[in-house]
Amino acid sequence: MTSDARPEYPAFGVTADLVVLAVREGRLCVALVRRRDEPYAGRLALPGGFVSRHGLDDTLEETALRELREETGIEPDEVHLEQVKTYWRRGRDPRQEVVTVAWLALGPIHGDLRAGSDAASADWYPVEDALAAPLAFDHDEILRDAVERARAKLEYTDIAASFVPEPFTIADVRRVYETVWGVELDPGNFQRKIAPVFERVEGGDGGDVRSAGRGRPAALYRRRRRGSRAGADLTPIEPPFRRPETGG
Amino acid sequence: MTSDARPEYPAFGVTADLVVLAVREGRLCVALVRRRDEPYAGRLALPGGFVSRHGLDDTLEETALRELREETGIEPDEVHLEQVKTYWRRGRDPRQEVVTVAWLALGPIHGDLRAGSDAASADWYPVEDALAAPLAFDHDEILRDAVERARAKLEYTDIAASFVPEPFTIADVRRVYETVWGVELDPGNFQRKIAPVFERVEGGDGGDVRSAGRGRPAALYRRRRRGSRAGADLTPIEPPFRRPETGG
DNA sequence: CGAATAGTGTCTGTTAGACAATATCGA
DNA sequence: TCGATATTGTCTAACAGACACTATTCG
Repeated sequence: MTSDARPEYPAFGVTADLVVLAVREGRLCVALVRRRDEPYAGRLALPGGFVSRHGLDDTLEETALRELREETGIEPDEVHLEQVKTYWRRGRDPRQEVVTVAWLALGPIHGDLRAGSDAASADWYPVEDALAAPLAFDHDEILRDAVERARAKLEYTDIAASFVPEPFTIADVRRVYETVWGVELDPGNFQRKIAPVFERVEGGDGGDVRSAGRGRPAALYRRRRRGSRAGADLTPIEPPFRRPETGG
Repeated sequence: MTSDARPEYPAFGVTADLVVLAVREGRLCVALVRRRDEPYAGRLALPGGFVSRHGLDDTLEETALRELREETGIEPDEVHLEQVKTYWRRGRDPRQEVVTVAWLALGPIHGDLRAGSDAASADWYPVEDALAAPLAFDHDEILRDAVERARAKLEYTDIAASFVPEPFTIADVRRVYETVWGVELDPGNFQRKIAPVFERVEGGDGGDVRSAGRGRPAALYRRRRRGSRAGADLTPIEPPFRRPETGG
């Protein structure tokens, strides 16, 4: 129950921090900024910021979208955004108690990043490297949780298509799975399993096939349109496409 | 990035609200309190409260556990607790901006509830009825999300066993599935699928079988012990036990 | 014994995965 | 033509679900 706010209840800052993932050059990469200010000045950190600066945000999701734009220069159209988890422990931020709502953002993102005002730079880093580096605050834990969420959701939603621009080929989607899961998948079996999740693109401007330069041109697909409600934009994979066991 | 806390960042209250579920008399029930104070005085609401009253809480999870004890009288031993989602929209609480971290709590809970200081009463309500009633704040949305989380997790974890005391029979677990999913399941197929997830109880005080009064006595099981880390206390069901399609 | 519940066996249709075979392109 | 990639076909083992059957208790 959300009861009375008396003085004995401490005031918190609330931030939205973003785990923005993209597949670049065959690697799963995360957008990180280099902190300009203390604490953790000079450290890599997830992009993010406080809710409602200047009273702009009416929901947590709006904060996340705004920070995505401001901190990385990414325009949030066509970006899949979902809340992952909320983090706080006493003293997590040495200046003030700050609760962080973490978000996972996936998109067909190609260009370089543009740093926001409170960051020295913003860039893509392979997730593997980012997890080995010391990140600011508890951002390594947040990154791990968000990547695991993304890996899990590949199993039962069409979220992999968020990584590639439409229209796409089944091989495009397969490369996303292989990159995010770190495995190799059989092209034939993958085709049979995943193609029905998507919608064939018929004719149109660029035709309905795309040649990769070599080999037989591939048919083009797009995601099925779902209800317009936020969060209802993923098509389920039924039955789920289970992750192969991996030794590591 | 969690950047500087300047005056333009508003102060939030942070609460942990609990969706405490139990199976009682063959129905899925949720613990609700009747609010004593405005806003929403007299309305049913989820139990919960502000983080860190008197500086007791060092983590969000501790707040959730403390509120579980204070607001419902439930002792948190043997209760499964997991974070679901965080809720805020401007004006959600008319007095002050309040961010609510919602938690799902499941346990083998039998007794009646004991209301905390800021509630007129605390009681169990069938989830179905609770969703039809007007709840305080956005607690109906939180309840829906948490129940869906619980239903989903029955598919791929042994979380159903959280609802029953150890040792339990496979039929006990089956009744949890049937109640939470609102379906009937084939006892034979269920046995084959679920029994290997658990550990047989050998001999001991009460023997290794339990008679239900009629019929052949059932073998007793307990959950497999997993790593001691929080959140690692669920055994996966592999491959998952998929929810049957339901017309509604 | 009969009713009730626990647990196993059996059959069938579906699916995943290995892998072969075919299709269609560029060079 | 060859090499590469896309797509379909085939086979097999595993699995889910329907349902029959056996096991064990109480009354």
